[in-house]
Amino acid sequence: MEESKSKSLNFLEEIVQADIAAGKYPQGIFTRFPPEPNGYLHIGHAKSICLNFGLAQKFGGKTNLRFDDTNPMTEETEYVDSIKSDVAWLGFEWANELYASNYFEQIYQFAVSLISKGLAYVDDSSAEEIAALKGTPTTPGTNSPFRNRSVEENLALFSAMRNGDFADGAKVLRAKIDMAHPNMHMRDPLMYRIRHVPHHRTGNQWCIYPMYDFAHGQSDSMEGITHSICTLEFDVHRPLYDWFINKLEIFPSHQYEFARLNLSHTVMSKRKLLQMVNEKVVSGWDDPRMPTISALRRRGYTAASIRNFCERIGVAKRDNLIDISLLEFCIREDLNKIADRVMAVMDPVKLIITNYPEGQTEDLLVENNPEDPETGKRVVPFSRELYIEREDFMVEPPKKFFRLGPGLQVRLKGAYIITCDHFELNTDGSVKEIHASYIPESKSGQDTSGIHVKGTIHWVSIPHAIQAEVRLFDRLLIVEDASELGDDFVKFINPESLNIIDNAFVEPSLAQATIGEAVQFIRKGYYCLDRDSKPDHLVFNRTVTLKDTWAKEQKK
RNA sequence: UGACCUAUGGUGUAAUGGUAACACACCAGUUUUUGGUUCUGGUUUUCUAGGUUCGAAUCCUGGUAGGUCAACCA
Repeated sequence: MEESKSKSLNFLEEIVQADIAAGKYPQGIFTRFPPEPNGYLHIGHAKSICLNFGLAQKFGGKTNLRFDDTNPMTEETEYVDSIKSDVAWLGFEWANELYASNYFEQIYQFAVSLISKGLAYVDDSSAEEIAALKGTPTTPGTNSPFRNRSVEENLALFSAMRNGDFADGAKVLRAKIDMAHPNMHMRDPLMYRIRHVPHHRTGNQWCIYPMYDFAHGQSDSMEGITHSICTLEFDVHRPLYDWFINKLEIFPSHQYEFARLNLSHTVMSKRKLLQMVNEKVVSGWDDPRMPTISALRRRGYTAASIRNFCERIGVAKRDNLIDISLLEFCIREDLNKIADRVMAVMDPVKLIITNYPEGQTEDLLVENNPEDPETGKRVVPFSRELYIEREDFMVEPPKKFFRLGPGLQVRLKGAYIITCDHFELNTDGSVKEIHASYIPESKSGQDTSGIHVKGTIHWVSIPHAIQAEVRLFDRLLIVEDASELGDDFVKFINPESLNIIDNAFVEPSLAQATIGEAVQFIRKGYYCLDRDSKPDHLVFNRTVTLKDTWAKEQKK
């Protein structure tokens, strides 16, 4: 009969589908991801990447990676490299690696062509004069005194600009459109400026550089981009985008705009991210608290979880503020399926199994992942002296506390049921050690004791445990929406966003952990080995906690 | 005192003139050798005023609210 109902399309997919149905692009559609190489990619870029590549994948097209490198003042090869590795890590393959700077000669010729048609002119006005004559959104602008230069003079001047005859700022090339246009971008926009600055790819070959508006659409057109997708703030540029393409009579790429991603409890603007790096509020662009792709990767986020997140947030044209809990959900969902379970104690307190023989060690077999029995089991050593989590013992446990306390029973995960017999305190009143007895017939997997306990806690064997550093990360900001915050947003950084624990103990199997590989510390969260780790000093990053309904219960 | 964009539960996104749905979050229960997971159920929605229509979240008009635009940035 009918094929199963497909998921509804977002507005961009609908546009593409309609274009294809209309037979507009028999060669297939083409999209592009066009970052300026002046910073690191963040989760907002991931949305754009997933969109551009996803659209092409879905409709049998291709996607270019194009660096929008028209401003040599801010761009560096370092950023080019990080951007390429981030896009590749996210799992996308670009059809071509391209640079707007590849097209400088062609774009120059486009400019010459517009001058020849009387549609562009060289203006000697200063930046201030141009701004003053531009008017405001509510008052029309005024024509520049240089607006009516002859084609010949403009051609000669523009050529001289290219030759380096003029100083920076002495002249610009402008499109001749309409200084009274209600859209500010149509009031004789700048096409070229003089910049005696070496470019990271073209070196000193050029001293004039095209502006965004005279490079982006032209690059799209030259590449045969059918759907040029950008964020909402470029909406007002679209008439200009179309005007240039139309006057140049080149391939008609079309621009479409979507609302960029805003995430709660973090900042996304390049300026603010850079500020945090410069002020050393964070350790760098890949500090695991940052929303950059490289930071998320280091923190333990998987590419699949980020792709899934981008899929779930949807695409539309209204401003949004996505709750970061959705991102957290996506990484938990993924890691729950693939992360092996291991045991680690963050805040150790000693537990002595008084009826377990001194010096005896037992190799227990514990499942790696109950979600995936295929992952098998591993050996976990058990002995008389263990560490358990300090918070898993209470001298005076309240009702519904399914853990350890005087006289209470719990199961040690993968081992035995124990009964707490007594405990000793330090002089400061804190618990020094806990004494318990184990029930030999209750061994995990072959339990004949008939005892049923409500709680299971994790543990590590003291003689076998490895001491480790654990970095607990939490949300960057204590406020949901950072959009209203100014430069003082650093005052709202969550003091708990980084909490370093240097006295954690992990089970010995973790000696084999590899950097970035995800594990679940049972009952605690998902973690991965940080690149700062050394064989004699393991460092783990907390990617995300497990959901903790007990913590919620306690807050009541 | 301009042009343009947008308006659906707490947060996002669907519904393409015909029963307002899905996910996250939240709440309750289920399952569980992780207070994790699973499964089930629940709370909460069309900015406003008119109009067109048998019928409007959807189309039209006005209003209101939010956003974008006045870099030799992208």
